[in-house]
Amino acid sequence: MFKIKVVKTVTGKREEKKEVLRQALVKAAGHRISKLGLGGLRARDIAKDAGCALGSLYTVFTDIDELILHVNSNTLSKLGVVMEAAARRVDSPQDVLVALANEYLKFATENRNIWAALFDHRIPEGAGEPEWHVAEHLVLMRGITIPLARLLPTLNENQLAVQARILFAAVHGIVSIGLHGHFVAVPRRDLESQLTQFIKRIIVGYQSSSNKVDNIDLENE
Amino acid sequence: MFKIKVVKTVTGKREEKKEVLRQALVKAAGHRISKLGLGGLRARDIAKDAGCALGSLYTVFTDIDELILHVNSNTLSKLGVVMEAAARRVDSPQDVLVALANEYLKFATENRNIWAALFDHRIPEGAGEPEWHVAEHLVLMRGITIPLARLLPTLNENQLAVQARILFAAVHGIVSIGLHGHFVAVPRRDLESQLTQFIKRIIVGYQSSSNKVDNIDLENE
DNA sequence: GAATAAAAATGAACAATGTTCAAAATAAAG
DNA sequence: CTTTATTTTGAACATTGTTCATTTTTATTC
Repeated sequence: MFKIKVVKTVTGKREEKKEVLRQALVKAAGHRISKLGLGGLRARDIAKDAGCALGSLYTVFTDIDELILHVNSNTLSKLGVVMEAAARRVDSPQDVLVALANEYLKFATENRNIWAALFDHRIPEGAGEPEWHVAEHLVLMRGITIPLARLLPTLNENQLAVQARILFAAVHGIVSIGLHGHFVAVPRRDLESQLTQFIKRIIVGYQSSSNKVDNIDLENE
Repeated sequence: MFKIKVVKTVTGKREEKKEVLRQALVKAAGHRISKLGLGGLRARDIAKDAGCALGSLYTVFTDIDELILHVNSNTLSKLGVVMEAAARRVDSPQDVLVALANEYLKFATENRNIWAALFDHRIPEGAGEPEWHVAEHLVLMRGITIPLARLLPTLNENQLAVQARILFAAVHGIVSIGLHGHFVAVPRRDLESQLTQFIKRIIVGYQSSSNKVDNIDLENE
């Protein structure tokens, strides 16, 4: 049993403080978004909430967008946890898909603004979001792929990945438009049962022999 | 004494000019959004493109959001036209639904920014969008309801309306996430066939006797 | 047609907000 | 404790939506 001496600086006060500040800023931004939505976010407010000067924000993040990115990263992490927990509560692949969809609806309903920020946030101009953050969105796929593989045993990995994205996108669309008021919304109390019914229909479609998955080559995407 | 102004303005030059300016502003804003997206819209640019002073914009619209609203109104109108045309090109309700979905994908692909503005635009604070504009979104439903009624003959009008919204939302989600880069996207050339397959599966689900539409009371929404 | 009144167009000024930077404060090293 | 390096600070800057006093245009009256 040896101790590795990682101690170069005895205190390491600088990095420690910076990390504390980073967390405080992400937390403050998260609270603001939760309360007021992405549109209600102000650099000055975040700094005040986090107890630092306006300029300090820019010593930790290059701009507000990067800060929002980290808030979204946290949200995806939380979402991943509840989705995986939901998947574990049932057994059959059918039930898992239904449970995942309803858990997604539940999370979106109970965390409206912070969830909406995941999809409302737009990177300003040229370069898109960093690779690591794009990859984080895959937590939304992971839970879906496993039950899907059991329902569609003839698909290879790439084909499964595509089907998972399509199914997630459909569910996301229903939840998104269901909660947003673009249309006369589906009554909130019906949304859950409609979503369940929708998933069941898709599953029936998967199992229909007259409607097998096309054998399109998806290898080289 | 009071004079009643029984004026019949012979020329009506004022309203005419105002209408011309209104059109010019909407057109200019539309072009900017098409090229640069909602985020690239600047009041000063719009005014310059429309050939008026910055302040004139605010004599026609109360703010930029109202102008965007009118751009979106135009977009919905165009979308409605192509969707109805697409529906008329085929016969069976199955084919109509497939055609509508693919037409929607096509429109979104070919008019990315102006289409995205329909859903990206957020009204700033309290009061939501005006009633007349919310109602315009129903053009997206109209084409769907007719074939759906033939596939689901037991549903009443309200239930059909709900199913149409659910189906549209699912398609919209697939198109939206398919075109956006949140995830490693489904390859664009596969999106159309995936969408077609998806619609066919849903239709199979509709027709499955083991999965009838729940008899939830949807009357009082 | 000229004079007058009403309305609209104008663009400078204002306010809000993201970002930068020279100066002050703080931490690390000697 | 002194010196040096780094960080924090908040005033200043740049951009952008919106307003408003002034100017210009349009309509009405004689």
